[in-house]
Amino acid sequence: MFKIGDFSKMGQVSIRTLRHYDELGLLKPAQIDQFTDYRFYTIDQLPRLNRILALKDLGLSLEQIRSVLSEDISAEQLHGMLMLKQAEIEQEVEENQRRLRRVRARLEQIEQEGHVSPYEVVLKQSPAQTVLALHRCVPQLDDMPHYRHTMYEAVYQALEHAGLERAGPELAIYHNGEYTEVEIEMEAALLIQPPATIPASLAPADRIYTLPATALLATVVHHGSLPQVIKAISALYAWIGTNGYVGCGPIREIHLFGSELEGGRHSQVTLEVQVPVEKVAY
Amino acid sequence: MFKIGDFSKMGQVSIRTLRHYDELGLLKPAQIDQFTDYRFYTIDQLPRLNRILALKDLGLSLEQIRSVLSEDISAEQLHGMLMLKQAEIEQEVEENQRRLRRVRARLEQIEQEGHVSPYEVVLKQSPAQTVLALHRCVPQLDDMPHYRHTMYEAVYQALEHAGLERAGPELAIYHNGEYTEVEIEMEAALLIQPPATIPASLAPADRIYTLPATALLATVVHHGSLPQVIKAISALYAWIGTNGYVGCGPIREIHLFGSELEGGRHSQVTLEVQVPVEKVAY
DNA sequence: TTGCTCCTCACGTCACGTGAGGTGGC
DNA sequence: TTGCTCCTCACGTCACGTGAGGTGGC
Repeated sequence: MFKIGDFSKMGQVSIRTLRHYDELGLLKPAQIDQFTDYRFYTIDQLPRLNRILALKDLGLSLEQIRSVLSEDISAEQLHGMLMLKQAEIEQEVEENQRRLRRVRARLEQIEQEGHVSPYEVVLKQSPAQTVLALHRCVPQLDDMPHYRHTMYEAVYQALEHAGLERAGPELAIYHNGEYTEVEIEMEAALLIQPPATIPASLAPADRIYTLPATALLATVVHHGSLPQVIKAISALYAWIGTNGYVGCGPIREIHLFGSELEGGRHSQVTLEVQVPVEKVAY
Repeated sequence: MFKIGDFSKMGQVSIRTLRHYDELGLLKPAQIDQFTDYRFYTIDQLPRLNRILALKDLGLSLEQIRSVLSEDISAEQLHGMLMLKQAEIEQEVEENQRRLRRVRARLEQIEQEGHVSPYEVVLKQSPAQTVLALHRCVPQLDDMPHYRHTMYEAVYQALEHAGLERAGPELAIYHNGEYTEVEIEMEAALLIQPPATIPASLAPADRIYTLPATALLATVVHHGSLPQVIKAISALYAWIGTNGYVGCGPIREIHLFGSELEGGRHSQVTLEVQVPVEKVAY
């Protein structure tokens, strides 16, 4: 018979742990003094303690261990539990490796630029969304402000004209695969409720279509001037590269700030840049 | 200005999370209605929310994130924190991979034997320990009970004779590298207080020496009859093999049950089998 | 009037660690 | 009498999830 202190040393656990296991009914002392409430253990309780510790070491919870020890569990059932645990741990390892990758990408960014990037990339999903869009090719970067303004004016007019119901913010979609300053293929668009029938009264450059649902969307929020959005985009692409993804669709630019038709030249905008991505095979 | 529900959708977090961040001072609403206590957020708070989520994604605690966001932290300091995080995650990955190995070893054991092993292997360290030991070569397995009895008698006599102070249980040490049923090289020993000087009155087969401290000791507790201890030993070696270790020293058998000189032939014993091990290079 | 959204407590999570405050045996 | 070991509460951990109970605006 051992007092709790001696038994705790034999089992390499704390006294509190033994009390805790007593409380849970996992390992009751062989005897309890009825006057002092002292707990007494016997050496042949050591195997049970070791069982508990070993199962805990495999990652089982004390509740699960209790059911394993209660003997109403068969070898197959334990096998099943361990298979599940195995899968869980494998997942955790993978998650940790992804996390490690993100941490390293961050470190690299700090080392290379010497300061902390003001942009945070967030992975999202998005459902399929229907848009009313106006496509134009912008000849040069300088033409952009004027083009954009007239494009959004036109798209709002088309919305009213066709009697469509708006369902979300303005967005812009860029179709050039790479960064360019000439012949920028872009759409000015509005999220709309999917119409029952496509109205006939659309101008030739307008179209209604559905952006596909995307499982993986790398996004970044830009808050500042509109021309500066290029910084957000490059930060986004840097992140995509160093984190083992590749872009696989056109860039979308969601206007979180309201409308591009309001506000002057120096106004601050808040918008979200989105790029559909997929994991690169490695 | 957005109500908490809308803002939570934009940020892909729960309402409770936003309230929690408010409570911690991580992300205070831009405005709070003084009558209804409604929280109101602005879009330009979205980047800050995303920062928080991104840093959390790297594994930082909310407390750490607060200090990062409080701006009194430099790029180097953040770099340092992330280096630390990186090391932590690497460790966690390794720990998980070891755990995975143990789980798989368990699964294998169940698959091969169809039942759950009654033995649990526990890794320990042990400090250096001084023993008074009597070495003999046991000719055959059948001679074992008789030999052991006389050996422990002799070792207790030597203890008294030399006036040494006992410091722990009986133990047996086996020096054959492999399992054998003939010419078993064994010692019967007692843990003793290290004597200031080695007494001259020792019989030639007796010796006092110090078992070295071991950083890694694979141990298993056997509770049952003495001859059955072989099952514990084989379970121990099976574990050692499937978990990527190798034995690197003699087997020790610690008598947790008291003395081998007490108790009859059918008595139950509780003893701990110990083997020093090291990780196998892989 | 009925839903909807928001609010403030406050408990629960998991396996103990860590005091606080008190008691028996050498 | 002083240490030592033991005892029983009970709070704290971390980032929220989940009711309970109640209130304003359409």
